[in-house]
Amino acid sequence: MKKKNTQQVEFFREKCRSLGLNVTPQRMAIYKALVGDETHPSPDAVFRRVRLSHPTISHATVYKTLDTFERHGIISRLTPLHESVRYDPMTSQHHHIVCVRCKKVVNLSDGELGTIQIPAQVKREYRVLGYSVHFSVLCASCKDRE
Amino acid sequence: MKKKNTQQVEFFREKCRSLGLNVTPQRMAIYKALVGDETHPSPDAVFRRVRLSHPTISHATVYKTLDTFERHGIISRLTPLHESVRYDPMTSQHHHIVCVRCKKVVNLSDGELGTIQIPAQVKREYRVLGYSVHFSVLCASCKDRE
DNA sequence: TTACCTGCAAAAGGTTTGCAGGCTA
DNA sequence: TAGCCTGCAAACCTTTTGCAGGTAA
Repeated sequence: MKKKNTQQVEFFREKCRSLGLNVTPQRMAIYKALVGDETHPSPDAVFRRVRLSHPTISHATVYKTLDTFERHGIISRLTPLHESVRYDPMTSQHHHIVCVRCKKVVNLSDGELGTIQIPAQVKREYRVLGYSVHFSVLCASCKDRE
Repeated sequence: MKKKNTQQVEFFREKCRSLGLNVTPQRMAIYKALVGDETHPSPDAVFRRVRLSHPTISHATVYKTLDTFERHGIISRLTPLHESVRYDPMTSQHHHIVCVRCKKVVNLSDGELGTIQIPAQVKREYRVLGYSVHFSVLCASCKDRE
């Protein structure tokens, strides 16, 4: 346990070094909080957790740090289309092609993708209402602009 | 074209009738705006579009109506976890099991699901960076509470 | 020492709510 | 007519921004 913790710390230091990021106590605390959290936390959840060991941390630092981590690939975002809620008039099962840069979304009909085998363990543990595949892409125009 | 429009109107009237929803000019306008929109619009985008033909409509009505439509299954939401941004410390490709009721999210490792064949047309048109499958479920405790 | 990072406070969106008046069925 | 729906305005909540001071390298 102790050893695992040390490994995490070293991993993070090395990662920051290679990315040119300063290692600050706040960043370290936020990183540790994330690694130990299976709940896919919101920024505020991270804030509340980090504050236990680091009472003077601010929301702004948490937001900025999470953003920095994400831009450098240290963590990922569960909610890539967060700018606002978005709706789809299609209610039957289908899939989405999302441009990570301009956030355009295109539907892909269910039939165009083979059937996905839902793992038995998932079926056993949950009532599965449906699934959809989300492709992260660069669209034609964003690809050109890179 | 004219005929298709009439069909939409009738379909919507019937849908509302069967759900016990009043058919109002605002709801009709919002429904029409959605059906004609492939861009997966935000509430504000719907608002701006509807306002062209219905200048006195309010944001509140648009928000309430979209929510009503979604709760009755007339449209679907692209962003089920919109309450706030959420992060995941895992950056390698994996999938998500999301409880539609309590919004808990559990990871499913990539290997536990067979390989998905990315349609050739998608590969041709986009630079595909990755994909993830999103299972909409009721978790054990939410299932019991239904 | 220098550039980067933090924390505060204020501002900026996006979304929700309460309520009075209006409309559908 | 009764209950549902709309529009306004204010409140709310999450997230971003600017800036002055502090810290890592």
